[in-house]
Amino acid sequence: MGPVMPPSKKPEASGISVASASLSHLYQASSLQEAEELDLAFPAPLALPLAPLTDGAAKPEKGTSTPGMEDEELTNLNWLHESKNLLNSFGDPVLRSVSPVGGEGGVAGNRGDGDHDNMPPSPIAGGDLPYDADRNPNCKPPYSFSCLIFMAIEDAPSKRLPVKEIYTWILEQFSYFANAPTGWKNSVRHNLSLNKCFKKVDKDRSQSIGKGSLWCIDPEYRQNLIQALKKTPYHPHAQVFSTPPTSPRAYQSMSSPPLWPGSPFFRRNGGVLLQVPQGVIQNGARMMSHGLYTGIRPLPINPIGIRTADDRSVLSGGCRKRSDSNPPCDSPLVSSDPKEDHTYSTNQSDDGSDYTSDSSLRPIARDVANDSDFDYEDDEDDKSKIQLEIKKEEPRDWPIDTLDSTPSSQQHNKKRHHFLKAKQRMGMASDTLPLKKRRAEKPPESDDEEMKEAAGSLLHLAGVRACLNNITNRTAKGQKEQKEPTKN
DNA sequence: GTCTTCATAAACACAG
DNA sequence: GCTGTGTTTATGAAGA
Repeated sequence: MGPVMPPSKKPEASGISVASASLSHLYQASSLQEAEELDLAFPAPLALPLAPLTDGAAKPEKGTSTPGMEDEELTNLNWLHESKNLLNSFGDPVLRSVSPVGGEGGVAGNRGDGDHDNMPPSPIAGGDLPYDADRNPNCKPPYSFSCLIFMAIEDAPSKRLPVKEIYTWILEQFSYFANAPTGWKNSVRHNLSLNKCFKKVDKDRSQSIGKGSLWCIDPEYRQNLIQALKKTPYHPHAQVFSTPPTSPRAYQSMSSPPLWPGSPFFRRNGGVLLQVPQGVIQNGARMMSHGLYTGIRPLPINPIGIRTADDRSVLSGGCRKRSDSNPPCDSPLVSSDPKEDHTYSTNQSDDGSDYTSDSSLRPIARDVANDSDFDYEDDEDDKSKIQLEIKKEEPRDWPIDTLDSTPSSQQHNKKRHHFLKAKQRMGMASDTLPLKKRRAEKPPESDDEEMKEAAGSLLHLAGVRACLNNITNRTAKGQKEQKEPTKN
């Protein structure tokens, strides 16, 4: 991928060096041998205490955990950077053939509004050229903004960065943005604001950074985001998404289409994804989530197909209820202002998309999602009730002037009406608050479940290196087959 | 054709 | 007042 610059090339100016330092560490730990060792060491991180923050960042409050540099995170980041390196070798015909980029953009989900006129053309457009930032520095990186932001924040030792440093990190890693119009910064801010995966650090408790706040990954979405990300770029073994092989070696025998973030397979994989959530990635499937991404939170694996769009919207929009008695999990001093709740992005965990379901971003559909600030994920009964109500009831008091006249909009309005009613009965908060202020909260999953998820993630990670090898093998094989069409 | 996901633009408010 | 940051809305493209 882009100028994934070697550590030695990284500027050491200002805050940038901090992030770069950890990045270089990751680069240095990418040998196959180390990967092998990681395989053996995977279980360990589960029991490791969190590392202390390093750069003077505010310490976590008692009872909260910090997104420190745990081994698991290192492993995850390792994966991230491997992915980036892998992007540089996008000449792989196999990989290219499945690029979601298709004929345009080079970025997963890089569908624009036609205003791309002001953006440097991506050599990937048309799918003729691989993404190779070295040769084509103006290549648009095949990562969504949610992914970029996530990587930037994860790359920071303190796991929190001001917007400005997020810009810097992105610029450092992807020279494409150096020549791109400043609109991308707007997109970054847009993602930060709308993606559930990202949270502002409470200003009072953070160091003074001048304008703006520090941004971090919402711990509640983080696991899912990571999970989604590690399945993201070019992961060659899509089926592992739902059920990681019990043995890392198992990956080697698997063959499935490579996975891009945003690739059809990726999206189908009910999964996990970033902005998935923007949720986990903007009201994120929940990449980011439990959304990039309600992102990316690993939801019980349900066949996506049986879940309706509205269900997904609800799932993505809803999510969490937080109270004093039920504090946010190990959130690092993130702003907990109940007013801060938006659903843009985080559905991923649910449907595999990362920008949260926010279709909710759309005027009507979004309302539907936002209206459901309760947690369907953890309450199938409630979900069923609501669904039944949707079928039973007819809209009664919905102001006509708020209804769109299109059939689809009427459908949405109907559902919105029912959701509102249901929510009132359930004592839900009003949807009159701004999106981000309505961010719902959800009780943390049980330790058992989290451990299971972690274990699954680690197993999955264990196969990453093997997968990379497999890609290479498949590429060679594919090239060979091209020359020698199968006899069958 | 509809829905979803995502990028992008723009407007606005607010803080430094 | 300027600039950067954060929020929100709108729109469009592409894929499912």
